[in-house]
This record gives sequence, C-alpha cells and structure tokens, in this order.
Amino acid sequence: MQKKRNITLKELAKALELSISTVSRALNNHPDISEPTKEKVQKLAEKHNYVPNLFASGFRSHRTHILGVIVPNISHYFTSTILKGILEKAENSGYRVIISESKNDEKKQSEMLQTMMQFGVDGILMALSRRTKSIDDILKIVNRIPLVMFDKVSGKIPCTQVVINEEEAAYNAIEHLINIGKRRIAIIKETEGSFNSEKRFEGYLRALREHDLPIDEKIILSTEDISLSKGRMMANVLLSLKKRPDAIFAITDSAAIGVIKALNKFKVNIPDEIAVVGFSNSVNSTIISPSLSTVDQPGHQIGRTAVKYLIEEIENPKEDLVTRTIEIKTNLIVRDSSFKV
Amino acid sequence: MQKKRNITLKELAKALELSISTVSRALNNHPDISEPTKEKVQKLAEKHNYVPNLFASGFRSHRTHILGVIVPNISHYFTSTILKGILEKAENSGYRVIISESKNDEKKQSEMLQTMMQFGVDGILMALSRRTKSIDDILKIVNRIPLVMFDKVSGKIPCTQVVINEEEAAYNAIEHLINIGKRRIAIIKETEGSFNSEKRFEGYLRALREHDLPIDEKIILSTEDISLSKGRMMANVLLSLKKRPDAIFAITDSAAIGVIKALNKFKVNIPDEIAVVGFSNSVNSTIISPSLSTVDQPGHQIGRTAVKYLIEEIENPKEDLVTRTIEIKTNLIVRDSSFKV
DNA sequence: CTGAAAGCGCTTACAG
DNA sequence: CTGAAAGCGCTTACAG
Repeated sequence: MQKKRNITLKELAKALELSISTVSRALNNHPDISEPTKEKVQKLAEKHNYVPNLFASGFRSHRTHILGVIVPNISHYFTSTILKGILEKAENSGYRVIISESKNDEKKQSEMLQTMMQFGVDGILMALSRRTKSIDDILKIVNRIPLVMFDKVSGKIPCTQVVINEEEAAYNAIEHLINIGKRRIAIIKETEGSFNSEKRFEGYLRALREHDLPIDEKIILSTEDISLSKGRMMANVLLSLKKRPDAIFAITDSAAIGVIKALNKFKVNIPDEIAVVGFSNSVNSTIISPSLSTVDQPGHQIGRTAVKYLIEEIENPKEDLVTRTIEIKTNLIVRDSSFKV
Repeated sequence: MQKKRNITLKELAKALELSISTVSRALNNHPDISEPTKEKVQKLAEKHNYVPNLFASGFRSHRTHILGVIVPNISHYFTSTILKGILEKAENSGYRVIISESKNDEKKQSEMLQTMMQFGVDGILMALSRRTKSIDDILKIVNRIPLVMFDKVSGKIPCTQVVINEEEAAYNAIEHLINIGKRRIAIIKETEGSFNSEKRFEGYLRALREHDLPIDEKIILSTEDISLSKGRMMANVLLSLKKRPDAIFAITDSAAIGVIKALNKFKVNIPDEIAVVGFSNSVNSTIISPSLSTVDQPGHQIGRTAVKYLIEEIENPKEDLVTRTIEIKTNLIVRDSSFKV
C-alpha cells in the first residue's frame, strides 16, 4: 500500500508561494510574521493535516524530547505504578518515554543504556537491576547525559536518586509491632545485601535496639530471591524453632503472603499468636486473608518526582555531578495481620 | 556541566584523514572498503566510544525503528504481561518501543496517536480504550502507517487484530461448570458491550444452549465498570434471589474475587454450594482462598505475536488494508473454586 | 578502494 | 515582514 507521506514544510511553501523559512516561522507563531500570512499558512497546514517531523527538528536542535527508562521488571506491580507516574509527568512536560526491561541482567542493562544513548534520549531514568556488580557503564553515561535513579539505587553513582525512606519505614513497621505487644520479631530479608534490603534491615535493628529488645540471629533469616514460596519456607523454619517468634516482618509483600499461607496451613492464629507485616502494599495484600499490614510505597509519586528532577537537569545543565538523595515518605497501613493483639 | 558530546563521523574522519563516506562505510562493514582501513576505523571508533546517531540515520532513511504502543492502563497485570512480550520481541528485532497510556480516555487516545505520528514511529500497536465511540482518528492512522490492534479491538478498523479466543474460552469455562454438575450458572458481565464482554457472553449463551440449559435473565448481571467491589455487590444480589445460582462466571478475575469474598462472608461453601470461575489468571487468583479457577490469557504471547505481525507489515508494505484476526488460544485453569463438586 | 556531493526536514543567524 | 543559505549527522548514488 502506498502509505500517504506526511506533508512537509517545503510542499506547503510551494503551494503558498512562500519560502520555507516563512512557513516554518508562521507555524511556530514567530512574532516577525504578519497576521494574514500566519493565518493563510496555518489554515493550509491544518487542511493538509501537517504534523512537524519531530525527528528532523529534534535532530537539528540536538534535543529529542525522549526519556529512556530502564527497569528490572515491568510487570512487577510496584514498578508499574512508578511507570504510570513517569508517563504522566513526562507527557505533561512534553516528553515521550522509551521503556526497557533489564530483566535483572547486568549485561542487558548495559546494552539498554547503550541503545538509549544511540537513540539520543535527552535523559535516563533507571532502577538498578539486582546484583549489579559493575557500575562502570553507568558511570560513563552519567558523564554524558542526565541520569536519575529510583527505587533500586547505588550510592556509588553520582546522580540524583529518588527513593523511599526505607530505613524509617522498616523502623515504623517494627515499632508498630512492638506497640501491639510483640517482643520477639523475626525478619525475612535478602541474602545479597541490596540497597533496599540493607536499609530495611537497619531500620529493624534500630527499632529493636531503641526499645531494648534483644537481637537474635536465629530469627533473622535471609533468602536469595525473595518470593512467595521462599516466604512460605522461611515461615516453616520459624515455626520449627523452639522459641517461636510472635511477629514476622518480611521485607516484601510476596514473602509476607507466603508467610501467611504457611501460618494459615498450620492454623496459627494471626495476629494473636504471630503477627505479620509486609512491604509494598501490593494489590495482593488486600486479597489474602487475613489482610496484610504493609508499608505503602507511593510508586506514582516516585515516578513523577524522578521525572521532575530529570527534566530539571536536562533543561538546566549543572557543572558538577553530585549524589543527591530525595526521600519519599511512606505510610504503614495496618490491616488484620497485625491489628490490635 | 559540559556533557561530552558523542563523537561524530566527521571527527573520526578528520582524525583518520579519511573521508566521511569511507568512515561510514567502514563502520557499516561495506564490502568496498579494504580490510586494513576497516580495522583502523573500527579501532578508533571503539576507542572513542562512537555510537551512531540513530536520529540522524533514521531521519535520513525515513525509518525510526521505533514502535508506538498505546494501552488503556499500564499497571493492569494482564497488560503488563503483554507489554513484556512486546518489549522482548521488539528489542530482539531491533526496534525500540514508546509506550503511552490512554487511561480509557478517548481524547487522550487520539492525542497519543497524533504524537506517535509526529515522532515518526514505524508502526503502532494498540488496545482500544474502553468506550471508544469514534474511530475516525484511528482510520486516518491506518492509512498512513501500519497498525496492529490487540486485546481490545474493533471489527470496524481494517487492520491486523490479535485477540484471544474469547468466545471459545468462555464456552469452555461454562462447559467445565456443567461437567462438574452445575445447572444454574450466573454470569457477571459489562453493561456497555465491549468486544471482549460480548464475545464472552456469546460463549456463555452457546454453552447453555448446546447443553439444553435454560437461559434465565435473572442470573445474567451487568455492571458498568467491572471491579472487585462490583463483583461483591453482584454476588450479594445473586445470594438474595429465591432461586440462587449454583455457579457464577465473572468475566474478569477481579469481579470473581469480589464474588468469592462475598460468598466467604456469608459462609457459602465454594465450590459445593456455588462454584466460581474468573477470567485472566491474574496473580490474585492464587492468593484468594479458595484459589480461583480462571482462564489463562497468555499475555506474553499476545504481545510477541502482535509485534511479529506489525514488523512484517512495516517491512513488507501491502497494497490494501484488510481486517485480519489472529486468535491466541487460552487454557482454563481449574483450581479450588470449581474443583470436583 | 576512496571521495565529493546531495539530501533527509527542519531551524535560525544573517541580510535585506 | 520575508527569503537565501547553512547546518544538524548520516547514507548513498555517482564518479574516478
């Protein structure tokens, strides 16, 4: 099929017996152009459904108005709410967004960065893939175009980082458990110390310390990839202890849900015998029974904020690279799994 | 900060005392160029971290290698699995993907189409937003660049459409309920006849008819926006009937989960008293208790397939526009909510 | 095997 | 108020 090409400035100019420059200016509402000319041009442009070729103008002006986004997994619910925020803010600011999945694969992540550069994106937003060992490729990027990181970040990369108050959020969750009378609180975290897992663990430790509760290695469990089935397994481990915990804090909702499933199976009363708190406020937390207390992470706001800072850096380039951390506040949502013991 | 610009062909040419043409050819592995020259060029390019400016080359060749994707809601789980498939297949085929949300807003959808055109995407993938009244804007697009629709489609748009076997899937679900001994099967569908809702309803009707079961308007419920809370409400309505149904088929998982929640609340035994079947196989369907029987929609495959056809049309332009429907098979997943009565 | 030159569609400093 | 011309970075038909 002979796809109709978009009409160009040149063709409009010819039809109007004007120069390309004049047509271009008329369309951009340049003050130099007379009203009658503007009208004439704009009318014809409309009639022919003229759409400027952004590739040409972007190419000319060294600006593409495209932002690149790299996330580990697009179908992770929390990630998708961040993306929502990113899309919304970007579109409202006149930017378009190219999204890529790194699939938690470091090599893939580097490739993505590379192609994003090739496409001449104006800036990059990214969440680190799990187990990113080498940040060399990222450091190279940082020197070339603005980069803003979110969620999974690294303090070693000099750029703006938008994160939640991980440590404090965990602290509040543990304090809540203490307030409802719990004294022996287990934690399920990640083996490999990711930024997020470590911060949450720190919050856990601080809460226990500040409330003069003992820290017991036996109820500090770590797992490689934290998931529903791992949560279930860890719960079984905890149930088999001589001194069972009276609360379990899992650093992700899916693990917490696994915990609840295991407790339900063994008819352990939640929250009386063992309370459970998760992290994320994913949809599932209201589906499971009893409903899960969890930390609400405002993904939408994280996305919007990250875009805001990125565009700021694109439009006002700074002299030096600095690590700047923006913390987004979270809320603990108390549901049945930890409600008044 | 003085961001380092990418090095250009011109600069490479100058450094090597070669012409731009030669450098370009060497980099593209053109057979005309001698081995020593190629090596020399490629070595220097690598050293300077040369990345071709795809904007320039795309602009030159009228091809951007960017696909536009428009979906109603990115954080809908099923959608995100489709996007996963789209991203994967596109990237493997050398295309990048721009994603936009229409938010089920028709005006937004038209705007998105417009900007996608401006960005010179090579083709568009889209799922219709709910309640799209006018398809004029879409018909205009179809004449200009390849368009492939998926999931929420319209028979009125002449293009390739990738959908699941909606009617058959619903038929199979109902037949399964009949096979486990159910005779009075209710359905919860949408008021405004979306393509998907209508097809599923047709499957429901055909199954009842072919098994000589009566069709009773009282247990055919419709709701505006089908959601968990609406599912709950509809279940309450059904429970209040003199002649209760012995099974409920909800055309979405979220509604089905609402149904289960309501039944649990009234201590109705699932599936003995009332069996429940949903549609989508969302994560939630394994979290709810009892676990939900549901139709698995292979989102990943839908996404991959849609991209496959789109690229085919981009690379081999056809003379005429035809409506072509590709059906992806689904599987009924039987879980506790409808297991052996 | 290599180079000079045109051109993709647009913007903008310069000239009048 | 309008136009001619350069140039963004690349590819490619043409020439040698």
